[in-house]
Amino acid sequence: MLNLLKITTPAFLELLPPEVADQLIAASVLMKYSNGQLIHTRGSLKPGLSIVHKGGAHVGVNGIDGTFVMVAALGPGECFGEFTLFTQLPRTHDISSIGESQIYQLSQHKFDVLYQREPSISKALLKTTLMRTHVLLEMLDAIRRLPILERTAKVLLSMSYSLGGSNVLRGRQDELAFTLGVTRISLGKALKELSHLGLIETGYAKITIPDRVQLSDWVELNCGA
Amino acid sequence: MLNLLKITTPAFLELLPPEVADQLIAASVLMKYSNGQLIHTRGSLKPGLSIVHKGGAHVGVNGIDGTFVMVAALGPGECFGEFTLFTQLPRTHDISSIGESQIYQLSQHKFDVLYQREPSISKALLKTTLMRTHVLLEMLDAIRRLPILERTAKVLLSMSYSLGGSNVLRGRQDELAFTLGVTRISLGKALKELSHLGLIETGYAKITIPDRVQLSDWVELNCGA
DNA sequence: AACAAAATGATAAATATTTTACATTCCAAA
DNA sequence: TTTGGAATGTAAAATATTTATCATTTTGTT
Repeated sequence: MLNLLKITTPAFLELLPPEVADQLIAASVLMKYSNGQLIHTRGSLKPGLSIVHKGGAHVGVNGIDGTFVMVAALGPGECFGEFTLFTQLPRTHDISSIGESQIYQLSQHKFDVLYQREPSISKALLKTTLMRTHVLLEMLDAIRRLPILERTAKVLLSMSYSLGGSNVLRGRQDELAFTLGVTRISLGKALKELSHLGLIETGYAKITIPDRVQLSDWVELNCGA
Repeated sequence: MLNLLKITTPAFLELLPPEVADQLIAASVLMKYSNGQLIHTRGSLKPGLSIVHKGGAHVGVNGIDGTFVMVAALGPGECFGEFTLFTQLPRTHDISSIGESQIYQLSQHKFDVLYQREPSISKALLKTTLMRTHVLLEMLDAIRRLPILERTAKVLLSMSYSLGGSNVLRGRQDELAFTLGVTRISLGKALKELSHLGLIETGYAKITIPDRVQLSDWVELNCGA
């Protein structure tokens, strides 16, 4: 999936010792949602932590005009709503279900009790949050400093790291274009140039990275620092 | 200061109960740095938390070509280095002193001991980190979705919130331009238009917001969601 | 195998932004 | 109070990007 916050950030649940993860799950309610169903609404004041069990969750903002701007897509093990637990502020995003999803919902109170008892929870939360901050800073830096071609290469490289063994990124070009802050047309040109350079191969809703080392070298050489 | 991460984010130290803050300070070493002196280097593997006591700290990346790209400027009470405490990864930024600064340096070990004992530390850290993430997401969204004029207004409004009583933002236009991801020229045009609209007044290295409510209304109307 | 929907490719005109260059204004130090 | 550096203002040419269309390719479904 061509998705910003998924790059290199490990899932919250995986960072917890298994017995602590079990406790969190035991304290929460497993809710089921149909495709596209709204899970949380921007502005809502009810705090609580949510953890994806099955399926996924779209994080974004529904514009007044009916448009939906995606910020991230979260998969199994990933969490959202942490912001409401620590800031007493209203929710900043709309969250809706991707496919038939199952989400663990944990109330502020039950979370607090476990949080107090198990320091591994705060550690895991801090780790995911700090990784997210890091990815966001990198992205912001890329958008501000790098021309589209370099920006594209750098983000593709980052995304490739979260791929494990495979070297195929799946997702539409317009998704990636939005992540990079450009139009599909401009992204298309950049992708074409990168494939002329032999760094990637484009396909139907996928991008293949034949040689990650080669791409990495190019990024290092052309994107500075 | 026209600085991204300072917007609306409360300082770490201020979020701690005074007695916990005192313990953190007691466990750390107060180091002094001269103007521009390097405090930490990108790539360094030595973990530790730093808290600004006096002066400030530039966070950024020194390019191969000698350029320095600023990410944030931190002031008293604000912290950096958290990333190294939880990820076991090398430092991602160069940090140098603003003016004659004094920085509390806390080793990973001493931090861990206190962290285990005082849950308020993780709470404060999570709160600052989550607020930073939120600000970064807002900024990213603004850069991707909003034209320069709207983007400028929105960021000025955000910055105005961290101002307390005053309504004057101090800082150079080229700093703000970088934060917004545009050139000084483009920013100048946007500022001119905003002042024609009566929403701001520009001065020498400062921007005044005569009526924050008016600016807020305009942003709400023109920046969606 | 045919077809429709989805995704990409490609083009030119319109627009936005940067680059370059220089003028002007402001501030602080001598 | 002068003066030089720092910051802003302005304008035009060069470039980059978007918008608007339409053609082509791919995929999955009849």
